[in-house]
Amino acid sequence: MDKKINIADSELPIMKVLWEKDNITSPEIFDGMSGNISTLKTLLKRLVDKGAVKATEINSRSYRYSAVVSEDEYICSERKGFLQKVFDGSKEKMLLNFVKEENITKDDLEKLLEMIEEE
Amino acid sequence: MDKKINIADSELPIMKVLWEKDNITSPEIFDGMSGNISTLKTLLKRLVDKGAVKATEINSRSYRYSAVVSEDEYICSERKGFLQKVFDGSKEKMLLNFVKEENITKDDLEKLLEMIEEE
DNA sequence: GTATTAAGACTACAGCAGTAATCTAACTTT
DNA sequence: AAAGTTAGATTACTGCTGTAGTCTTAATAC
Repeated sequence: MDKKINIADSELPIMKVLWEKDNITSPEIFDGMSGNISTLKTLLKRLVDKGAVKATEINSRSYRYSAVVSEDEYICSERKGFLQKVFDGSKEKMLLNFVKEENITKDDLEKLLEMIEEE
Repeated sequence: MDKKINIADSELPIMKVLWEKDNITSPEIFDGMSGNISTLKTLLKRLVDKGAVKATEINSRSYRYSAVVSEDEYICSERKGFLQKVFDGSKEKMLLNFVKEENITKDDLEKLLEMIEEE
């Protein structure tokens, strides 16, 4: 039953890097990222420990890392959680709120309609 | 600068009750709620302590409680956080994902368009 | 071959969240 | 008045999160 893997907020930036580019070393992950290097190492280790990231040994001293949890899985899980928590699971409530509060225009929605048509 | 009040997930059910009906006593809040009563008391107290709920003394032994943080404020804050965290702040990404994954139909969107028109 | 670098492991620690038991004192019931 | 009830306060404890320092050891540089 694929026990739920939770990705903490602070771990997310690392996942985002791995969703962009897979099978890379830790220096490659951290390169360009902000934050304390030791902290980043801890977060990467935690992701590996909880199974969100796979570490493949290169040599006795280093690994290549890959995302196990995909971006889609993550987004799906977050979306469902958010929908349930904030809007009691009502898609309609949610959509209405977004459209109202995030200033989504008629045009935006029409563009969206077109995109739907195309499938 | 109105320091951010964070409402934890477990505290949310209590807020939801208070958003429905304000200025009520704790037994009125807890009545109908599930969960251990002692836990609920703790959560209510934490909400008061952090200023999300106001307690007005009735007598030396009890209070009436009211939401200080409104549902709109809460939803707004959660929505912004979610949008930023999961979709890097892109409304378009988010909308597209919702429409695709939550099976939102052409009809739903058209209904939404109508609602927007009416304002 | 010795010194340096650095990837990963280990340790640490405070704060928050979830959960809940116990204590205290005031109000209510008999 | 004594006993029971109970709102709220206090205490507790675990796990997760955010953050980061230190240790170990293999690879590398000189």
